[in-house]
Amino acid sequence: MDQELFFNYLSKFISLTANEKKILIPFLKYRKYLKGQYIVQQGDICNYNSFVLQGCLRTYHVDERGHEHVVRFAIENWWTTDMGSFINNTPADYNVQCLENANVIQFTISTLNKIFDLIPKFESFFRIIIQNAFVASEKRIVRNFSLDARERYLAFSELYPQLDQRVPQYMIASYLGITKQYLSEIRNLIAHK
Amino acid sequence: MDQELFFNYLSKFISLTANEKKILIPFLKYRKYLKGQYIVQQGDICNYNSFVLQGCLRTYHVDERGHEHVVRFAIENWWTTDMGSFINNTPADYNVQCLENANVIQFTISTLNKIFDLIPKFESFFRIIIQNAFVASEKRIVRNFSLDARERYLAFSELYPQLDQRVPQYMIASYLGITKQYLSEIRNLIAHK
DNA sequence: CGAAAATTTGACATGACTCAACTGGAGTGG
DNA sequence: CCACTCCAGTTGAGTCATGTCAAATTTTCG
Repeated sequence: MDQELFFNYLSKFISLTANEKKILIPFLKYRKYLKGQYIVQQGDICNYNSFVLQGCLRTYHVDERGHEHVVRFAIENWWTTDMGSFINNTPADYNVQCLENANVIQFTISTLNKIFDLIPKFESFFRIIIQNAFVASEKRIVRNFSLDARERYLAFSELYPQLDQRVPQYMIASYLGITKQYLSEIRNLIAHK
Repeated sequence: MDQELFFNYLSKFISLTANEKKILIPFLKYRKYLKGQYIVQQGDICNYNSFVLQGCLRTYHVDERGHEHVVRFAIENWWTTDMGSFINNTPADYNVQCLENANVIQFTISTLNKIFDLIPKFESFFRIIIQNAFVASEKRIVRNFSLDARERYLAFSELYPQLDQRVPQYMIASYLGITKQYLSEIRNLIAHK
């Protein structure tokens, strides 16, 4: 079931042979988390890159002032990890927390490297999704500079309508780089425009 | 000479055999640009991913209000392109402009795909540098939210001391997401602190 | 039902922007 | 070598978007 979900997702990027699938299967480690649990906490080493089968997660950083900054959300068919920590085996900059009960497939860096070795196509696939993530991240930087708070919120709702529903408002405010109070004001303004 | 520079750079990430180098060489296309010239302009297709041998470039987006937003700089040993346009063959979101006379090696997407096929290690290398770029980009998003303008400027000067010298101040202001006037005020404040 | 979490509301504060004018090179051409 | 222009940087007055703080209200959920 879950396995099918994963292979179905993969097939949108690369076509694996029956044999390649057979190779891949033993590497897939399934894991469940409860709402509120952390996959990794800031300061720890992030040992997993997680593919989300089911659930909703956020990745956030707490700065010296104690303010939270949501960097990213992840839902079904997204990957999430603290990439820097995961690759370099360094302390994580981010917390990755489940906002709902979650169901994921997890890869360690050594697993992933083994897979890359055995199935070069899989490394292609990874390169491509990271390219996409990078492009999206730079677009977000530009949006943060070129749009005001109201426009950013509207762009967000349009870009991720699913998230707008599933995620507490104060986390969306944090993702947009504004306070929860101001987002509340903005939503009020939009509703009664 | 230039070739040595490039292989020397590559060797920091992957070790190529003599044969692999021989395969790679015919794919390397050298090109010079003059100060002020564009490698790609917003709206055009970006055909090249460019490795900078010599020079300084900026990547920026012009929004509907006509405001410029610098997304990235590139100097020696950096890669630069409009990644989205380059991969997907879609109109570029960004202008890539030379701030000095520049000397680059350029790869088209089909060249790159051929190289990936012939030398899988090269695709690994690419995956890794894009991972790094992605990590850096998300860190920048957090900095933009957690630091005020003065702190962002100080962080920038520390992170890229070379750039602080080589790039006009108003482009740094744009990179930091503030006006040139306000950066001027900040610098004045720092100097006479 | 009751407590904790999320959201809203309002008064006030401020970081950063806008607009406009001015200064000071760095060419350029006569 | 002077006059002119262009571009980058500076300065200052007034304004605005968004933040802070504090309290009230609503929602969620054990």
